[in-house]
Amino acid sequence: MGKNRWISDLHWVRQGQQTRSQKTQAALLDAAETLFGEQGIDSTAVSDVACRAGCSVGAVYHHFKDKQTLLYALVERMVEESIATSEHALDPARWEGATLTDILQGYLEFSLTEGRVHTRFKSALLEIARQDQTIHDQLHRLSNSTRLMDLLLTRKDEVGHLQPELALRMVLDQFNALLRNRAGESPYEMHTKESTDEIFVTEALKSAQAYLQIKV
Amino acid sequence: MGKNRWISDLHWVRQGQQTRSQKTQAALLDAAETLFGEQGIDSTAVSDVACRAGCSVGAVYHHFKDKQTLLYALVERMVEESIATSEHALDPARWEGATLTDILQGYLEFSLTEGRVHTRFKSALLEIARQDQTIHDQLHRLSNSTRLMDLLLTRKDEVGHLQPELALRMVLDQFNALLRNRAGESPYEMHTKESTDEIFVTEALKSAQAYLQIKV
DNA sequence: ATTATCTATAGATCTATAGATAATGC
DNA sequence: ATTATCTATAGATCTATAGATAATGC
Repeated sequence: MGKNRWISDLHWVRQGQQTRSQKTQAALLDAAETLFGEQGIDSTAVSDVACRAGCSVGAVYHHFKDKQTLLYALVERMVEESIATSEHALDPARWEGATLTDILQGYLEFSLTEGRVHTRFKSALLEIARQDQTIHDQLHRLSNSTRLMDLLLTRKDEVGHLQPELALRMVLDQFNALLRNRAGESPYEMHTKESTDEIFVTEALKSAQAYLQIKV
Repeated sequence: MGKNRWISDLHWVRQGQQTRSQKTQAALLDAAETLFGEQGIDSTAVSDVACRAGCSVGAVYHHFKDKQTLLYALVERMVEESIATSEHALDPARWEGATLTDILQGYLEFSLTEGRVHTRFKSALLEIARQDQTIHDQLHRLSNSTRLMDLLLTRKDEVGHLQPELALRMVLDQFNALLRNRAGESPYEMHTKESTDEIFVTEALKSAQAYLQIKV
C-alpha cells in the first residue's frame, strides 16, 4: 500500500471549526455519521448521538429541528465534502503522465483508506434512499459528479474493449461494489476475507486490466 | 435471458403448507421478508407484518415469542431453503459437460431472477449481523456451504490465472457484490443502471473470463 | 442580552400480553 | 377440548419541547 506515488498527497477535504457552536455541531455530525453507519439510522436514538458527541439531547434540538434534519445535514456535508475532495483529487493536472492503471489503483487505495467510514454510512443511506426523496436527490448529485468518469475517459485510447465507455462503467461498478463489501466487514459472503488489502487491490486491478484489454 | 440451457429447470426450493396454522405462519414469514427487505427491519412494526399477512398482532405472537424470534425463524428458513436450492442446483451431475463459463452464467442468471427478493432481505441482514451472534452464525452456515466453489474448482484446468482458487474467489465476490448492487435498485452509485440485465450478464462474464484467462 | 446548553417531561409509537372469541379435528 | 385468532391495553422506548441555567461576545 502507498506505493502509488499519485495518491501520496491525497486527503479527505473538511472545513475547520472555530466557535463553540460550530464545534458542537461538527461533533454531533461526526457522532451521527459513526453511529448511523455502525448500528443503522433507526436503531440510533437521538440520545445516543448526544451522548457520543458529549452533549445533551437539548443541544441536538438546538442545532437541528428534528432527527431527520440532522440526517439531511449530515448527508449534505458528506456530499459537499465528497465533491470538494473530488475537485482536488481528480484534477486532470494532478494526473498528468499517469496511466489508466495508475488512476484506477489510486482510486482503490484512496477509497480503502480514507473512505471506510463514509462507505459504511453510505451503505446505510442506500437502504433508506428508496423511501426518501431528499436523500435520493442528494445522492443523485454524487452520481452526477462525473469527474472520475471524465478523467478515465481521457485515457480511452488505452482501452482495447470495443465499447470503452460501457467497459469503464462496468469496472467502476465492480470497484464500488467490492469496496462496499469490504467496508461492510461482513465476513460471510466474502470469499476473499482472508486476503490483505494489498492482494485485494492487486487482483481487482488485474481483473480490470484484463477486461478492459489495456494496451501496456 | 434464459438462453442458457443449464438453468432452464432451476427453481427456488420451498416446502408446501397444509393446515391453517402453517399457512398463517408462512404468510407471516413472507410478509416479514418483503417488508424487512423494503423498509428495513427496525422501521417495520409488528403490526405492519400482521397487516400484510392479513392477520392480527395477536396471531404473530401466537406463532413467535417476539419480533426477534420471528426474524430468526425467517433467517433460518432462508438459509435452509438456500442450502436446499444449492443441493439441487449445484449437483455436479446436473452440470456434466458444462464449461466453467456455463456455470458462471447460470449462477448470474439464476440469481438475477429467483434471487432478487432474497438478495434484498439479505442486504438488510448484513447490516445487523455485526451486532447479532445468532444471525451471524446462520449467515456463516451459508458461506460455509462451499458447493458452488467446489463445483467451480472441478473446472480449475480451464483457468489460466496462476492462482486459480484465489482468482475464482475474487470472481465470486465480484459477482455477489454486483448482484447486490443491482438488487438494491439504487440508481446512484450504479454507472450501468441504463444497461439491461442481458448486457450486465454478458459484460460480467467477459470480465470473469478475461481475468481468469479462460482457455476456450 | 444573545446564544448555547442542560434537565425534566409530555406525547407518540411500538412491543408484548391478557382475556375473550372463533375455528379445527378427534 | 385444543389450537388459532382477535381486541384492547399496559409498559417501554424514543422524539421533541418547555423552562431554567450557563457561556459567549459586544
